[in-house]
Amino acid sequence: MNFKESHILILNNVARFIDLTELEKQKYISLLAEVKVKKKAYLMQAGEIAQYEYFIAKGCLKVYTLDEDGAPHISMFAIEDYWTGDMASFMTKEPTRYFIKATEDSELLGISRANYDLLFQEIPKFERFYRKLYQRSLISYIRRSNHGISLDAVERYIAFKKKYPKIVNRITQRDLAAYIGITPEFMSKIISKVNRM
Amino acid sequence: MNFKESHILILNNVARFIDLTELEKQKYISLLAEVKVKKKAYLMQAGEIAQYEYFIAKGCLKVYTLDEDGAPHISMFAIEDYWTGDMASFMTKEPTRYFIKATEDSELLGISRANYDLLFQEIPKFERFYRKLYQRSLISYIRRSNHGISLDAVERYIAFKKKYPKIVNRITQRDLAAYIGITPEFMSKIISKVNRM
DNA sequence: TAAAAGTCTTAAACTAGTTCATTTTTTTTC
DNA sequence: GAAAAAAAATGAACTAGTTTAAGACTTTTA
Repeated sequence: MNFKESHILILNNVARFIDLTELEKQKYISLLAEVKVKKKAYLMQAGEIAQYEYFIAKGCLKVYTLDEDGAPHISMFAIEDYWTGDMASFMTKEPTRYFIKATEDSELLGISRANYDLLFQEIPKFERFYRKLYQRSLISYIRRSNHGISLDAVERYIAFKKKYPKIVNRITQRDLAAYIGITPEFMSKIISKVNRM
Repeated sequence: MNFKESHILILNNVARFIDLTELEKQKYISLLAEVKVKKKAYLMQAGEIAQYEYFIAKGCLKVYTLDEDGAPHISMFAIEDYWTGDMASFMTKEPTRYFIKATEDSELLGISRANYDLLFQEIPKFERFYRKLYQRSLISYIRRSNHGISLDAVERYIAFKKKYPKIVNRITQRDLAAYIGITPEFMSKIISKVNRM
């Protein structure tokens, strides 16, 4: 059977952890929804209940919350081969506090809550896939939150550029500031300072 | 069969997500090691490779790293019914950067890396258990790191007291400062300020 | 139970990052 | 491709939290 581009990408992603038969592959693909979002459009907005978890086949999105003063705090930039969504809302069916907005035209594959539950019944191997996926996320999450600690803003900026060279050029300085945890004004100062070095 | 206190606790913890037969329970327990740590003793030190993941049956421990200046940053306080360890080191077999130190005499159950792998072979249900455990950790991790954002130190202190009333009284003000992310001196100021309110 | 070690408090001088206001540059839209 | 909107740069005044230092209090240890 011929899979389309985005399906090949997600199957490769899954193949990192589990092997699927041709039939299982087709079954899995049949449980996914194709979603397109134009630049500046929202995939999710605060107050909604997260209906899907997404795999990004193409594009770039930012995941963020707004604090009491209305200032954005970006928790991740999601690009090709990443998973995104709000797992808390997806699992508990409570309203999300996140916005997910495309910063480029993007193509995603989404799994609904119903199909997610079905997946484990139909292909129990996926328990293992998600066990490993969540374990990895947890590790990188813990690493990230621990790494940033005791670094000043300049060091965090340099670390980000080093760790995500592919992302730096695809996002605005403003959004990077909202991710690093400083004001856009201070980000501007940092950049001109670092470039002068 | 009669299980001892700590075994009952861990079986209850597991029962939140999966049902085990009597035989499976015994098999599971047989894969666990009993570990006792006296107050001030280390369960883990930076440089070592994490040999176990631990369940806490009794006591209190702090998990922390030291930054370049030798200042401690506490990432969690672990008490009864919590899991702890360094999952990154446990999985990758790279040396840990963490210290885990008992702040009270403590009793733990540990699973070794070999037995962890064996567990999934012997009782595949545990894929589901860990999938759900990691999912939950991920959710609370994400929530925590997102919640703290844009709160000042006083607000973070108040939030901690509210969220972990059982822990506050069991730890020093110094350790709380190392968790909240401020100096002990500033913590002292905050507390006298909050108490005056 | 005395000494040692660690914790807490207080205060003055300091600094990384914020806030606010204005101008310039870049990107988007029609 | 001109007008509007958003992003970036720059600078001065400000503030939350740090640093350093020293004395008082508490807990641990022998």
